[in-house]
Amino acid sequence: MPLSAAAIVEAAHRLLLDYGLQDVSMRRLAGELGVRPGALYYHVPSKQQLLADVAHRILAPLADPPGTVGVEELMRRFRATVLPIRDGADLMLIAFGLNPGLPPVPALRRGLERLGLASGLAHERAQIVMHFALGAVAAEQNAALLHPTPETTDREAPNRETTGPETTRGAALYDEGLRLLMPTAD
Amino acid sequence: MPLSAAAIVEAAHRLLLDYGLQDVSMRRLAGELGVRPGALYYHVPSKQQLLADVAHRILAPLADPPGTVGVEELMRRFRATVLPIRDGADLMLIAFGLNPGLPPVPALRRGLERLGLASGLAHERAQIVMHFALGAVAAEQNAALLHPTPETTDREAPNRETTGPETTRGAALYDEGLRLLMPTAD
DNA sequence: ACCTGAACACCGTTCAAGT
DNA sequence: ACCTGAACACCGTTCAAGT
Repeated sequence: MPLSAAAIVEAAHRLLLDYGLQDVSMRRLAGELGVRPGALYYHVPSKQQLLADVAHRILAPLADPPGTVGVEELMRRFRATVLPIRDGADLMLIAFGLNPGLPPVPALRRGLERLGLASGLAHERAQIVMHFALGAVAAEQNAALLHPTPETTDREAPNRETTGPETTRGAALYDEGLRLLMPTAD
Repeated sequence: MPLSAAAIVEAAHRLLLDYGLQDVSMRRLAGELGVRPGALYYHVPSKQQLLADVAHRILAPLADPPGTVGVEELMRRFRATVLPIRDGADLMLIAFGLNPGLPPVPALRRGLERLGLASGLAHERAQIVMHFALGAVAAEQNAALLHPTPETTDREAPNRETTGPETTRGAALYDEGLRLLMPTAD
């Protein structure tokens, strides 16, 4: 069967999980799919749009969390989803630039309303929380990449079955940031 | 006189201000300096280190603010410094990965201690605030780049004397985030 | 409709050899 | 000491031409 946008997005997703963002190139993707680079552009408008689609696939599980999942837990899942992907936060920054309403934003907004914020305030707060989350994960990943700790040093090997750059230090910092941004004391 | 690391950093800085991060390439930089690309590597170990040095230059004015400058004002200056530079936040993310103690972090820590936080807590809070600031500016810039508003559409022209992607919306969101992260109600 | 071939205009980095 | 020349191993994107 011929190539399709969906097949390209899927291959890019696999490449991302196995080798990280810097190995997701249009030329390498074409090689993986047994096709010439130019062929991709018949199905996909640009690399940027392709990456945004991949981000959407990754974040889809965060779109409709059960009502029992609180806002903080939702954002912990966001971190846990993005952190194991090499340069995952950079990808998300690109994706949220293209589409600010990506998951988990709508669920985040609903959760904040459930906590008592009016619609407008919930919208504002959701963006603030999202900005913090993106910045925190990006900083955490860049730090891990540049001065790797023993536990984080698994280059060249695929990072699929790996714990990733998870650290208790990073998690605690993230949790404290979330706590400060939750609607309560103000 | 021969080339020097300082001259390269300065040329990279100028290129960044005039054309944005994606135009700061080792080859273009070499061209600007009238030299072959390989020559740069005699003075500078890598592009990444070079960019970190440029970031340091840009943030230097935020290192020692007068005691009258509060924490929120300091962070507003950080945003005002980074926002007009095309992909400035991406650059800062690279730089803070390489060196988490870059300005305005030390001043931020001191300011938070002045507001009553113990040293350890001030350190923690400074990182949280910094993560938010980096995420917020990065999101703001990526959004401006991808769906430009009329006021923001100044491609191809140098962005030196330009207002940049400043918006009242972005500023208000940023201020509110800072407010929530300031030590008071808890 | 879908893809190839080939080009356009680039990258970061290394390193023997020249001066 | 400082730089060139030349290579290595790549990029994203376009588009006439083929099937």
